Amino acid sequence: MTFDPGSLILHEGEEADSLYTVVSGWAIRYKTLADARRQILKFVLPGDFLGLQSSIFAAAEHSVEALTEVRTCVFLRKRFWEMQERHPQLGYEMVWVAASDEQHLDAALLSVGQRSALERAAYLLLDLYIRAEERELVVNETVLFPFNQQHLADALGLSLVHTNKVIGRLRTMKLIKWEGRAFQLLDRAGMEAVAKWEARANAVPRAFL
Amino acid sequence: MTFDPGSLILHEGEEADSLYTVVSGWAIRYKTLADARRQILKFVLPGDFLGLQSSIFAAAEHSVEALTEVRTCVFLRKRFWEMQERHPQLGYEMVWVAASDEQHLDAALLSVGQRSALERAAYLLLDLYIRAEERELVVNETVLFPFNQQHLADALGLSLVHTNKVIGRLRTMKLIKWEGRAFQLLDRAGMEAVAKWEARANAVPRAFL
DNA sequence: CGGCTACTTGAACAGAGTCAACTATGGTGG
DNA sequence: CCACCATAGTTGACTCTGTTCAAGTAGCCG
Repeated sequence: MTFDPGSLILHEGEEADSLYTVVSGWAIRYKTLADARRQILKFVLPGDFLGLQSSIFAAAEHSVEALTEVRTCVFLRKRFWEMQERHPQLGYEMVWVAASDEQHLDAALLSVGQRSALERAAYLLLDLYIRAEERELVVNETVLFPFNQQHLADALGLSLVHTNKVIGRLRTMKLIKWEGRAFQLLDRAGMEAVAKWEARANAVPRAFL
Repeated sequence: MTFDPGSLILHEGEEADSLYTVVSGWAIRYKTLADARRQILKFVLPGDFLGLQSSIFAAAEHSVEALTEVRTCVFLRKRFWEMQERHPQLGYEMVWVAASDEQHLDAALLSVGQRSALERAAYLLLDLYIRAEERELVVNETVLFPFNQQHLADALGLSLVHTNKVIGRLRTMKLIKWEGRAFQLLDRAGMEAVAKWEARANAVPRAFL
């Protein structure tokens, strides 16, 4: 199943009876408050799994919006649990997905709660770069980021203006280059230092990509 | 297995080959940065499950510390996956646990990223009160909170001083009463309004308590 | 009676938010 | 072909929320 840029794959509060694995494209998973403040919970990349929550609670409590064209592989909820019974191995895979998702969220919460604006921005950009790299989306040391600074701001919990200034600082520090949609990591060690990066143990297994 | 107050149930970076369900007592799940900044990810209550991540990745990337005496039910990692194969139903339970954990984290990230200090504090206290209520820890409309303001501050991503002032405001607004360890919710509707609370769909099934 | 730890409060400061203006770019229609 | 508009990014000035520093209070335990 394919989604156009800007379309919703999951909608906060609505029932969904499908699960998805993303085959290609970028999306954002986010929650909003009544007054429209938005928190982006995760940038979704190929290999990521969507809808575990709605597989169990019927209604999702977050939305997912496609940033680019997103190709997915769809499982119907009912069929999914049938499969589960036939292949107990699948249960393990599901828990794997859920656990690594949770680790990513843990890290994000640590970031937003404890890191300064500069650290936080560096951390997120580094994380995005590395995840893109794992999925072979980096060409000529360059990734095409399909989002704008407003998206970044909503993921960082910062205002648009401040996000812009912080990115400016990372640029003048010669850590990154970012023109139009093309992003380059100029100094990985420098970024890790600014981001207070801590080594990450668990890459996505090839099977998921 | 029982843990004393202050002892570690899981330790960041160390291997763990057990999973736990909490039977009684309070704990905190947290992550730290190298310079000792700490983010509390969750206040752990009876019925909560610990160690899903370490069940898969061997080393946990967060720590869990007992706040009170904590009684747990322990599963060995190997035995756990054997059980899983015999009872495919268990896979579903595990995914349930993981998904509701993730929902809680999503909400926390939204809070820390988007809510103001006052909103955030109200939200967290309300959440703790409700979760305590579900576990029948509320007696005479009062819960005994086994943590101090520093813990709250580390969960909110605020400084201790500011946390104190914000709690002071909730008190003068007559929304809460909090003396010593005894916490009382005086005006639930008022708290929900301040917290920008949004109805929560999914309580913990009795089976887990 | 000290000496803890937890909590409070005030004052000064800084990091991040808000407001506002300006630039660059690309698309559209006359 | 160009005037017009919308969107995205940039920058400066001012404000305010939340931090830091500092001092003081209250209760508890040996």
